[in-house]
Formats: sequence, C-alpha cells, structure tokens
Amino acid sequence: MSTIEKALMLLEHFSRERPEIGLTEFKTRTSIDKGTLHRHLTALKNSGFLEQNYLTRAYRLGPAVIRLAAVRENTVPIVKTVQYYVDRIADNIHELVHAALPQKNGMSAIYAKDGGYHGVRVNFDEAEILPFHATSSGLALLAFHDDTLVANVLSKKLVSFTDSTPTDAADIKANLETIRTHGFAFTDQSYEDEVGSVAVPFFGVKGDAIGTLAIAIPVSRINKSFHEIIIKQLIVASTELCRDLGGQIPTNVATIWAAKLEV
Amino acid sequence: MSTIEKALMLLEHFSRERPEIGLTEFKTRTSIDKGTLHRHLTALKNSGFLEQNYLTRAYRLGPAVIRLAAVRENTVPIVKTVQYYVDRIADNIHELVHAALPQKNGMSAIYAKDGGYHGVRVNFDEAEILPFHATSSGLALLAFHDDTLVANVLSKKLVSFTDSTPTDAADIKANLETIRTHGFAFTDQSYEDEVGSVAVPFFGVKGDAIGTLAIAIPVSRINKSFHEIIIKQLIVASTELCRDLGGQIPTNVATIWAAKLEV
DNA sequence: ATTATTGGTTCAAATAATGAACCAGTGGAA
DNA sequence: TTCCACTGGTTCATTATTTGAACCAATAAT
Repeated sequence: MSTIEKALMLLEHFSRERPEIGLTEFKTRTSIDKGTLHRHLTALKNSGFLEQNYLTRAYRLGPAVIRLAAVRENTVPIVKTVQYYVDRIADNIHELVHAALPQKNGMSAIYAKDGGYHGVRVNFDEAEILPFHATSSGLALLAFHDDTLVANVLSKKLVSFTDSTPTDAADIKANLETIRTHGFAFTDQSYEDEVGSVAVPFFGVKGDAIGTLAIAIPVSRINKSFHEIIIKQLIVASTELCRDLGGQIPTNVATIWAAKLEV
Repeated sequence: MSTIEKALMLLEHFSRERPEIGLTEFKTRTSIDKGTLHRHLTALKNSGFLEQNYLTRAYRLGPAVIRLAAVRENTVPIVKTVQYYVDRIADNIHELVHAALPQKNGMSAIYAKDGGYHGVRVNFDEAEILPFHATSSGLALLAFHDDTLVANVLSKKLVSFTDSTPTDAADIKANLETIRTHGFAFTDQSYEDEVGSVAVPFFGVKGDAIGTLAIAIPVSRINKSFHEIIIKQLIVASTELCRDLGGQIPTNVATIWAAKLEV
C-alpha cells in the first residue's frame, strides 16, 4: 500500500463521536509507529486536511475538506438530488429514511430525514459508517456492485453488533443472492437491537450500484402490508433518482422492480 | 515535501470550472512525471478522494470528501454559524455578502448570500479560490494572520486580474499595514472590473484570523456613508461570530473596532 | 521529587517513490 | 487499410523517501 493511502486512511478514524484524535490515541488505534504517524499527520495538517486543537494538541479535520465537498457537490450534485426523494419518502411513510454512498469500509449516509411522529424513534447519525455486512444499505449495495467489493468485504473479519448480525461469509453470499432476486435488501436487528431496515440500490451510468435508499424502523411497527408499501416507495424513488443522475437500472433489476410495483 | 503533500496538492486543481482532469492535463498543469502522477491519482482513487469518469478516464473528486466535510462541519460548525451572520448582513444592506476561509492559495467562500434587489448584481461563485493579494477577503486575512503566510504569498508571482490589481509586494505590504490600522480591508476593482469590496477578519482561539466576512458591490453604488454602514455591520457581525466560535479578538483590533462603531 | 504520559525529533536501515522508456488502445488523416 | 498522433497506463533500475527504535522535552499525576 502506498504512503498516500496509508496517510489518507488516518482520516477515516474521525467521526461525529470521535472528532478529535491525539497522537497517542492514533497510535493505539492504528498500531503505526509514532514517528511515522507524526509525519503523516503533519503532512495532512500542512495540506489543510487536519488542524490541531492548540490546547490539547489533538488533531481534527481541517478546512480543506469543506471546499472539496463543495466542488464535488457542484460536479455531481448527488446530495441535492437525493434530498428530494428522501424527503418525499419520509413524508409519506413517517419513518426514518436515509440515502448512503459506499466508502471504503461501509456505507456513509449523505442525507437523512425522520418523517416520524412516533414515540419510539430510530436514532441515526449521519457521518457514521454503516458496515456492509450488517445493514440493509450495505447489503443492497454489495448485491448490485461488482464482485471484487464483495470478496474484499467478506475477506475481512465480520464484526458482530447484535445477536442477529450475520458473520458467516457463506450465509452472506447466499443472502446477497436472494437480495438480487428480490430487488431489495432487508435486515432484522442485525446492526442495532429493535431496529429493522429495508434498502434498495440506485445505479450509475454503467448500471452498477452507486448508492442506496433505505428506511430504518423499530421492529414493533413492521408488518407485511407496511413492508410492501415501503418497498414500493423505495423502488419508485430509486427509479426516478437513477433517471435524475443519468444512471441506468440493469434490465433484470428493472423487470423485478416492475413486477413488485404491479402487485 | 512529503509524498503525501505532493499527492494532496493534486486535489487543489479541481474547481467548479475544472471539475474533471485527465492524466495528460495533470501532466501539463503540474509538470510531474506521468508515471508518478498516475500512481498518485490511483492512490487517491483507492482512498475515495477521486473517482474516474469511466468514459473519458478523467478524474474527478470522489465521495470520501462528502463524509469528511459532514464530520468537519459537525466538529466545528463554522458554516452554520457563519450563515446566520451573512444572512443578517445581506438582509440589512441588500448587497452580496460572503464568508470565506483561507486555503493554501487563497480564500475559499464557504457561504454567500445576495440580499440585493438591484438591477446590477455582482456575480459570485462559491468554491472559487479568491486570491490573497487581489481581494479584500484575502488582504483582510493576510493582515491579521501570521507573517509567514504573508511572506509565502508575496514570494510567489502575483497574478494581475484587472488594471487595478496590486502586483508589487512592497505596495501590498504597505497596504496590509493600513488595513491593520483601520481594522478592515477594501479593494477597488482589483479582482473584477466594476466591483469593489470590503472585508473584516474573524478570529480563532489564539487571536489569529481564521476567516473573513466580506461584501462585494458594484462601484457605482459605493459612497462614503454607505461605506460606513457596511463596515459597522461587518464589525458587529464578526464580533458576535468570534464569540460563537470561541475565538478571541486581539485587543488592538478590538479597540480599533470599538472606535469605528462609536462614530 | 518522582514517575508516567503526552507530543515531538533523530538517523541509520529498509523500503517505497521516481521517471525514462515502454506498451496498448483510440481516433482521425492520407 | 496504413500511418500517425494522442490518449491512459505500466515497467524496473536508480534514487530518494519513509520507517521505527531510541531519544528528548514538557506536562500531568503520584
């Protein structure tokens, strides 16, 4: 692995829960040598990707990322486009809806809306990484993305989050096959207790999955007819979203989805 | 310079006007060897900072930057905080107001609002880099930032954008001194013809300038009393903004500003 | 006062980056 | 078709950078 990739991997450790990380904490988290770490962090700091809390000397993300995100969004305005559909679904079904894009180690929500007026709410954190194997978003993406990603994910250790988290590679492979035949993914408390979720992929110009639309619900509110409604909403939204982004829905997926909508 | 910094410098070439850059174009823009470039770009791609247009093979910014910006914004919500004040000023004076943060080669606007109902409007592009020496934002920051940045900027070639762009290092140094005594910066068509601008810095915890609030106006609408009003608005907003961000206004600046407000 | 822990630095040894030359595919032009 | 020019991408000996164990300095805890 190149030095560049090693350094950029450091940025993955930052999140909402962990916005500042000191040198020693990095050392324990990465088991990279302290000297090396220090030079990498300094390089990232010089480039504006990190800055230091001048009191604690801990590192946090720098201003450069803001500019880059603005340019990216101007180039490929996925967030803006996705927002409309997430809002629409949330308003229709009154549950927590989100859209996510794949990152190296999982899905990253780019927008979420809670349309609920329920007492029980699903808690959700944007900027959190949703593991591929334990969330419907992740599985929906894996199922319709190229096989190398699947192989890559399954080759690593599959962390268990709840009693229901699937950690066997063969089980997951089988599940991906059923997801492909159904045209959507769903999970039952595989990432958080008491939370189920449903997700569909959306596709890029090559017909590969580039992201997902997903809904998270307290299991107490899931029943068959609601499940049907959710899936229809997701499929319709994803279809329109693909059109907006210039993406192409693979023909087999398109026929599966069309059948689902007719029921 | 470390390999990491060299690679990250490549990302600076992307902008709204130049959202996609091919290998050969990078070569001409950077005069780095093609092989080296290719490996750097590949590393950035592997890390999610770039992705390739599969048709043209050109590179564009990748999805990783979106997540990072979300985390950064959650850690230090400058944009959200700044937004309030920019909106307020724009609503008060009915002109184009923006806030900008320093990047390596200039200021980058993080938010802008045009409060105008005028026929003549100043055109403005977020995600554009505003050169330090030619814009009031840039000068305001230089004047109140540490001297190494000033030396750095003046050591490079100062591009001329209009007939009024200052390109002499000594002139600019003198101007920075007057900016320091006045507590604000203004320019007259130094970046765009027919556009003048006024800017004040806002400060971080150490009392160093971390960004600017600025107003751009068609020169035809500038007059002395309006100028006074603008400066007062900017000073008040920056003062409150510093409080919100936990920043500290240097005592000399604070006294200058206080005097300005009393007039 | 002593120790543990923090961030940061040094320099020989190990490793990765470099770049000139190369290959391969594409799109004209003759 | 054949030829040329222009893409993006790859190779491998040379070169320069990265690496990490040991070290230093400052601060916080005992």
